[in-house]
Amino acid sequence: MGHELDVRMMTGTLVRSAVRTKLDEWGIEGDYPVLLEFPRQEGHGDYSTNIAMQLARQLKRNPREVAADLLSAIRDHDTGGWFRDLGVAGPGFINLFLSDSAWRAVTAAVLVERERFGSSEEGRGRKILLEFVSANPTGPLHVGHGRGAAVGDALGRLLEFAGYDVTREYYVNDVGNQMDNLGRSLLARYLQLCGTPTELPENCYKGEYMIELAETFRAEVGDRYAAMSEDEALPVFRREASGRILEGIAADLERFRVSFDNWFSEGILHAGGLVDDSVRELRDRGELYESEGALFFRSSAHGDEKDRVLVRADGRTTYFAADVAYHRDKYRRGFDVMFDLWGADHHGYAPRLRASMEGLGEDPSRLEILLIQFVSLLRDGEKFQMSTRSGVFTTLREVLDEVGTDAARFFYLRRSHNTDLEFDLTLAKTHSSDNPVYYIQYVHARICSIFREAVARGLPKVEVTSLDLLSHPDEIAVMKKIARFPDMIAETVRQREPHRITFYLQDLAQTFHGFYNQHRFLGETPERTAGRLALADAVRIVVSTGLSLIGVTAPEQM
RNA sequence: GCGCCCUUAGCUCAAUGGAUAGAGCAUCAGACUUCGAAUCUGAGGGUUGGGGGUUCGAGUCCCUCAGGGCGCACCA
Repeated sequence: MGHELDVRMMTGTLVRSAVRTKLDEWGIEGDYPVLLEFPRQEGHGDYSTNIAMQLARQLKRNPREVAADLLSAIRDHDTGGWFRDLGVAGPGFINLFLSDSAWRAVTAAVLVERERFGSSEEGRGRKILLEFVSANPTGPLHVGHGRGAAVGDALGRLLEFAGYDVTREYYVNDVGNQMDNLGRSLLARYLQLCGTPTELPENCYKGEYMIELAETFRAEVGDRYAAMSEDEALPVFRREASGRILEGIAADLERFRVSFDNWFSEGILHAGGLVDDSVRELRDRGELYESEGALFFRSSAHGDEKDRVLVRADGRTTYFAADVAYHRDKYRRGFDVMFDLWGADHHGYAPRLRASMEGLGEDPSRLEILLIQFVSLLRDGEKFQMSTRSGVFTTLREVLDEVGTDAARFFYLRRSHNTDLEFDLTLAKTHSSDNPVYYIQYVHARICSIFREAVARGLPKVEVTSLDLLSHPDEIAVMKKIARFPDMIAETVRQREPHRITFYLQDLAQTFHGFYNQHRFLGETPERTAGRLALADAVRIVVSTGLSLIGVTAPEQM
């Protein structure tokens, strides 16, 4: 995938071979990883490496001397003029300055690879199951679920970009007490609408959406269930409630540009005997014992703080038992890595699930649990909380109505999923420079606008070779930002932190807007105009690719 | 009480164990006869919550204290 033009890899390869030569010369066996850093300060090079300081200890030599030796070896290896300058600095850093032609080569790679620039075969087609959202079908998605959806979907896009084979799955908890409560809640609302005085049941879902659901349902079927006994009516109401709510969830997700390959039903897990199977398997493996009439799993033997009930004293299996069966099934389906994205309030649940996989003889490290921390909403500088219990919460749909899908997705990804997120609704719906999503999209629209004008002026199409004419420091600065894209992607995948893309894009956008205000693309000499148009095209491609990875559109005009 | 996450500029947040801790917002001062001003340029703003430790080097790793959030079911 064009890695011959990955600037960091090129640089690393050169430095590594030079270091290897010196190590052989010094009679040092073994591998020393040469890590390339991005110095914060420009004066410290485009890249730098601390390898001399790492080796100094073993060599019992002054790190600066070691660095000087390595530096001359690098210079000898660089027959192609990749480096503009090399230097030893500070306690023994080797600072590497790349020549302009190196940066032009990366930019040319963008124009050749187009939307594949930055992608890789790192995943080698390994199969990944990405389970996210998985909100219970008892109510509409709220802002917290939106974060899980945004992070999960972006992660999926990223992993695919990095060469993994990703399956997206939504686990539907469509059985259990909550379904009874839900069915009873709908039935109560329905009866109220039919004029039958009915009290809301205990643990009822009190949200406004239940009333709307009851109205819709009654409009379709009339009052005919009003006369039925609860036992007769309940299965219908249970099914109708969860089914319709799930449809609403799916509709919200589609609008949010999030799609799933599988909707995995917990009910089918039970019906198919998979829950019983996994309980049996754990029993056969000697992982279970009986106490007080219930069947316990020895999860404390696998790192959990205490043992967990799988089968209750009354014979019913627990939610945990179903989850064990579900994850056992994930392993059986042949995935190399399984991701679970959970709300942070479930963090205490992770040890027991890992324990159960270990108890089944599976490798728990293949299960990666990403915890999505809480979202709080900010409007006009004031924080307001939501509460699921009371039924008063802000739904994802309301947020989408207010700020739109692009801004919502972007704002969800402005923070590491590992920390709390403050979602500023006022800022998200601001259509101005204050809003970073428009700031970035504006880069794309602006470049498209330049090309519309270029076409109007009858200018020739962009040629990769035009880049050879660029050498202005500001032009090179833009190229350097572009060149960071593949590194950023690799790091983002490695850390499973899609929010890094938003930071990168803001940085790139800032560099471009600055350049735009300082220089002209059109109306320069034909050669310079051609070169700058090529550069603009490369920026446009990278911005478009970056936005697509977080599921945000790249508009041609705004 | 135990466990997980967090604490960096007035606010929201960056910083793969590296060199002088950076952006945006807000504040102040400037830039459109030109390819889109949804833009740009500049200024001020910090004991990285406190204290120890590891390291050639700590915002980053370890310990500890303080503060905030979230969990500790035969619920899902």
